[in-house]
Amino acid sequence: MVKEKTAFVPHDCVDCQIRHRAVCAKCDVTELEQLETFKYYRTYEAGQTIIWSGDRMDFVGSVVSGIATLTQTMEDGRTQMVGLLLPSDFVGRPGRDGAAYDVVATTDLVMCCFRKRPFEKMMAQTPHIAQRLLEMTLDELDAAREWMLVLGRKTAREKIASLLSIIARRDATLNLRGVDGEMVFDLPLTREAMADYLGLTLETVSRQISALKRDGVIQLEAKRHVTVPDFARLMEEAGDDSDGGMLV
Amino acid sequence: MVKEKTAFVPHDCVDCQIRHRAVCAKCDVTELEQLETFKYYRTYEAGQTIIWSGDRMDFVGSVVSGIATLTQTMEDGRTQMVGLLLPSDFVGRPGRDGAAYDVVATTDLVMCCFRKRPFEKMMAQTPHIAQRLLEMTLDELDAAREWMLVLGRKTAREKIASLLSIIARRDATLNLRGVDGEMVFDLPLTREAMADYLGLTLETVSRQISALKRDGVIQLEAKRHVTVPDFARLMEEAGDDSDGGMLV
DNA sequence: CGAGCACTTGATCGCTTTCAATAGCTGTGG
DNA sequence: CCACAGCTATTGAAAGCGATCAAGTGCTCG
Repeated sequence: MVKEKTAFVPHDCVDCQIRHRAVCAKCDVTELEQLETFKYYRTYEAGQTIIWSGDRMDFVGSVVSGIATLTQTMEDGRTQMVGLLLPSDFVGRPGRDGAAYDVVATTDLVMCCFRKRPFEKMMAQTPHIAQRLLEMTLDELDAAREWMLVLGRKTAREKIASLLSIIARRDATLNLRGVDGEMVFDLPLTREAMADYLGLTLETVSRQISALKRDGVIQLEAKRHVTVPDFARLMEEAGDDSDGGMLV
Repeated sequence: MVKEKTAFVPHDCVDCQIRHRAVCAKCDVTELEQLETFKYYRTYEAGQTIIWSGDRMDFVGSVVSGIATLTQTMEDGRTQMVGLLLPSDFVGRPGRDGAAYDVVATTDLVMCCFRKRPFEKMMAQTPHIAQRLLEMTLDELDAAREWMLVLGRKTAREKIASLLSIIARRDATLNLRGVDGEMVFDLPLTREAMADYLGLTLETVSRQISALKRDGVIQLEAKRHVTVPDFARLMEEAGDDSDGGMLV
């Protein structure tokens, strides 16, 4: 993983890298200025818990860089990941005080936070924010439902292939590459985190990754660096037919 | 199930039974009048498909009475239910033309439909609608995530208990009863539909229902009429500890 | 009375889990 | 420099849970 600390540069909204995708995407300059009056940045290290389920939330915010996970835990310790937070994704729920899930940084991470009360107040008066948040929430709902199909009906092999294809696709769009032919990326999750996402055990994840490697669907270097020689083949293994779907 | 057709009485919004919970909940009288200019009702019979995945949608709307399911299907026929639509729930996604899921009426059903274009146009100008839709979407997202835990990490027995507790709870709130002591309700789903919801086979559903009955967690009459003598016991079987959560 | 449907129950199979041992890597301290 | 702890990941063997295949029941409707 990254050795040196992520450089942390607080910045103006107008220079912001996630500006066009985040909750503020539709805001005009005046609205951005208003947001900046109650905005601040926070950094987290890989492995750090950002929010504990049940905690009182005094902010909402956007992931600026890095990756975080949203997980639920049962009393006996079984855990299920229910979301993967990537740059531009929104954290927190306006109108609710308590956090519903644990949020954990899996890489070093920078969050753009807004104090909750002012944000809620502004949202009530600023359609641009509510509209964008609605779009984002609808997208997340679609992603959650796609994931319900994965969890409920796919085999372990298909689950792994599904996860790899999501990560590959996301990586391609973030880096403005196409989704065809060979794709190369790093897994941002441990085997255990993948297992929590997929409703499997880490041993099964390991076995199925080995199997996909053995069958030539993927190539692996150093456990985390993946090459997909033929993306269509991977999609096939995921049980999806070339067709879209499977958002993150 | 119901033999005679559901009486269909088109009505004014002011008399509407779901008015305080549906997407129009925050609308004032003027806004309701505007909605009525592009509103119409449709009825569906039990078993009828309301929307096919991939279809072009020319309306959005609210379930007025009856129950519908939202399902996804893989090419090989495996299906996963991704949502249960109850009275006041919203159908369709503003801003998207194609339907993402199959919507099927499991009972006779009445829908309050809005022509899509006028609805979208009005939503852009009416914060009350967008605000309410955001609230509803956030609730659905929470429900979907709760369900991911059920699908990914619970045993067959826990899955059944989870589903029963959700239905019991919903039934209690709809009929303004409390969530304690004995609860009685009818299952609105076939064993197969339950299996599709829970990521199981219908045989496993049947076996686990029999097991819960044998163990005294539930009583059954006529396959669909359920009595829960002790709701806390059911929650325990679901792996939830008395605690809230588990929305529909 | 027989067809069709929803459901139940039994027997067996196989995938995923569980338990367990091992490998590889990194950082620490003698 | 090497030994060792701690972590991630792999792999093997055995067990268990849910799926699959297969009857059979009870009910409704024509």
